[in-house]
Amino acid sequence: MSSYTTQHMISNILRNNSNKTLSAKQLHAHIVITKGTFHNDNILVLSLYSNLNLLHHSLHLFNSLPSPPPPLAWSSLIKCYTSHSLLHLSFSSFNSMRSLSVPPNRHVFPSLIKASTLLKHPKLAYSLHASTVRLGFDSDLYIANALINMYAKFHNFSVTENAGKVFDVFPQRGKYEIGSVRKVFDMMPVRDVVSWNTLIAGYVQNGVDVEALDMVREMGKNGNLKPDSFTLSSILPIFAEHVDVYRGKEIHGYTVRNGFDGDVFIGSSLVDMYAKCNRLENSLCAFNHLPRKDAISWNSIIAGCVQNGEFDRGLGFFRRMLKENVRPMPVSFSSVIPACAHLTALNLGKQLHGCIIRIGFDGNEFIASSLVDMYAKCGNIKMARYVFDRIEKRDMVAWTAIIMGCAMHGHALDAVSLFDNMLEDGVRPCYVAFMAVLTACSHAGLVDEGWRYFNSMERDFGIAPGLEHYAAVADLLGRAGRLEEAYDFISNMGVQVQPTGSVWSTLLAACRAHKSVELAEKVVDKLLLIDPENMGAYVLMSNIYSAARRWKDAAKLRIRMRKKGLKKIPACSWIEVGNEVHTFMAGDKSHPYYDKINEALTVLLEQMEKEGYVLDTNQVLHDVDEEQKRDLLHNHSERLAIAFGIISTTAGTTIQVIKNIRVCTDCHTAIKFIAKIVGREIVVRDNSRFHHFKNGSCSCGDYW
DNA sequence: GTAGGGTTAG
Repeated sequence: MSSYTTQHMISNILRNNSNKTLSAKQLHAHIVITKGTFHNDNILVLSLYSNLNLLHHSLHLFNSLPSPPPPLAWSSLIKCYTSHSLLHLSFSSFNSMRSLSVPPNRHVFPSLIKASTLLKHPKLAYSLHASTVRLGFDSDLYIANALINMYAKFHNFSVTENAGKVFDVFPQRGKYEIGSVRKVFDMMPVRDVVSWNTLIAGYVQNGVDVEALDMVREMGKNGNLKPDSFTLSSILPIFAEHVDVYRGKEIHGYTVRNGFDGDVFIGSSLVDMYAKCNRLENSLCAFNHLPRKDAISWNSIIAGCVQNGEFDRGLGFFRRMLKENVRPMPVSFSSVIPACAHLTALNLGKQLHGCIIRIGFDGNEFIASSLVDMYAKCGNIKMARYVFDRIEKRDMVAWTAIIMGCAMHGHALDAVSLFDNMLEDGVRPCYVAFMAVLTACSHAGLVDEGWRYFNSMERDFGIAPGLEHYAAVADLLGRAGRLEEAYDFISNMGVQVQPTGSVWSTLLAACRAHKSVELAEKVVDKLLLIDPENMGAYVLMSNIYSAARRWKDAAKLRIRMRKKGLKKIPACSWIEVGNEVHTFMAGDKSHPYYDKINEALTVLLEQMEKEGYVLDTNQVLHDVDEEQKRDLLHNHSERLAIAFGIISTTAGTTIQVIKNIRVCTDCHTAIKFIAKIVGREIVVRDNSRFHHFKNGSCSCGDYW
C-alpha cells in the first residue's frame, strides 16, 4: 500500500520537469522521517537515485540499508557504477553480492555485461553470458540486447588489437564473433527497437554495410518498427564512407520529415557525412542548424573543414569551441593539429601541444601521431622524433608519420631502420607506410633498398602496389640517373595501375636533372597523350630545351602553352617573422624592405664570391645576356626570403623558408655559402622535402 | 529496475 504510493510519487518525479534531484531528496527525507531508515521504500528511492545517475546519493542510501541489501538495491548500485564508468566497482559489488549469498536477479546482468564490454574484457563477458544461460535469463530482452552489443563491440576490438599482429587468427575469430551477434539476435523470442538498433549499429561498426541496410528494411517489414534517431545516426556513417551524398541526402530528408533534425547525434552524423562527401557548404549548414551543439558536433565540423583543406576555417571553429566554453576532447586536438601541419604553423602547433600537455592528453596516440607529423612538416624533425620516442603504444600511423618525417628531412637511413624496427615490433606496414619508406629511399638514392621494399609489398604483406609506389620507384630510378630503366618500369606498370601524367612528370624532372633531352622528348609525348593539359610538362620540357640552349624549341612549347590558355604557377617563397608571413615572388620588389634586402644580398654575394662561389648561369632558362642572368638568379624568391630573414631576426636564429617549387641548383649552392657566412642554420622546404643548410653543406647531400 | 546512436591521427 505505502509502496504503491511511493512508486506513484517516483513516477511523478521522473515525469516532472522540475528539479528531479531535489524532489528525490525530499521524498527520501519524507520516508526516513515517517517510516524510518530500514523501511523497504528506501530501496525504491535508491532505484530512483540510480535512475537519476546520482552516485553519491545512491551509495549513501545503499550503505544505510540493513544487511544484506536485496537484489534490487544491488542492481541499482551496480547500474550507477557502470554509468559512471566505475567498472571495477561494478564487479566488486557483484562479488560482494554473491559472497553475501544474495541471488542475482536478471536486472543486474545488463549493467555487468555493459561494464565488461567497456572494460574490453571478453573472458569476463563470456562468463557473464554463460551465467545468464545457466540462470535461464539469456533470452531476456534487456540482457540479449546487452549481449548483442557486447559481441558486436568485441569484434571491433579484435580488429584493432590484432591488426598487424595476429594476421592468421583474425578472420576466423571475426567470423565467429559476428556470428555470435546474429545468434543472440535470432534466438530472441521478442525484439524491440533497441534490439534492431544494436544489431544495425554493430554491423556498421564492423563495416558490414550491406547487412546493416538490409536490417533497416527488415525492421520495418518483419519487426513492424520505424527507424528512430538511433537507427538513423548509426547508418549515416555508411554514406559518409561510401561518399554517397545522394543516399545520404535521402536520409537527411527522412530525418527532417520525421522531426529528427534537431537531434544532436543525427546532426553530427550529417555534418560528418556531408564533409566526407566533399560538400563542406552542406556540412556547415547542417552544423549551423543544430539547436544545441555538443563537443562531438564541434569535433565533426572541425574535422570536416580540415579534411576539406579549409585549414583556417577548422582553426576558427576550434577557437569558437573554446570561446563557447565547450571542453575540447582528444578528438578535437587530433582533428585540428593537421591544420597546423598543412599551414606550417609551427608556433600555433606548439601552443596546442602545450595545451595538450596541460590537459593531460599527451598519452593519446591519435594526438601523438598528429603532433609527430606536424613537427616534421613544420621543419622540426628533432621534436617530431622526441614526441614519437615517447609514444607508449606505437601503431602503424605513428610509425608512418615518423618515417615520412625522416624521409622529408633526408634522414633516409633513419627512415629505413625505423621501418625495420616497426616490423620487429610486430606492426604490420600498410599502403601509406610503404609510400613513406619508398620516398625515403628515393630522396637518398637507396636504389637496392627501394627495390627490396617494393618487391616485398605484395609478396610478404599482400599489399598491391598503387600509383604512389610506382611513382616513388620511378622517381628513385630517375633521380639515380637510371633513366632508361625508369622509362621501362613505367611503361610496364601493368594493367591494374595505369601510369598517370604525374608519374611521367617524375621521370621528366629526372631527365632535366640528368640533362637527357632525347628521353625527355619521348617522355613528354607519353605524358601529353595521357594528360594534354599538364602545364607542368610544358614548363619542364621548355626548361629542358632552354638548359640545352635550344631556345627555339623552348619558345615553341611556350607558344603552345599560351594557346591552350595554360599559365605557369609563379615561383614564390615565404618566411614567418614575428607573427607575420612575408611572401616573395621571383624578382619581387614590392616588399617595404626591398632596398635593404637587395643591399644585404649584394654584400653577401661579394663574400660568397670571395669564398669560391661561382654563378651557375645554366640555371637561367631565358635567352638573355649574362648580366641579366645574374640579376635573375640574384632575385630568386628563396634568396629574397632568406635575406629578409637574416636582416630581421637576431643573430644565430634558425631561418626557415618555404618555397612552392623546387629550389634551383644555383640557389642550393648559394644558400650553402650564405649559411656558412652568416653562421646560421637555414631550413628550406620545397614542394617535396626539407633542406637543412649548415656550415657550408646541406642535409640532402646534394641529392634531391 | 536493466539495453542501443554521432566525431580523430600518417
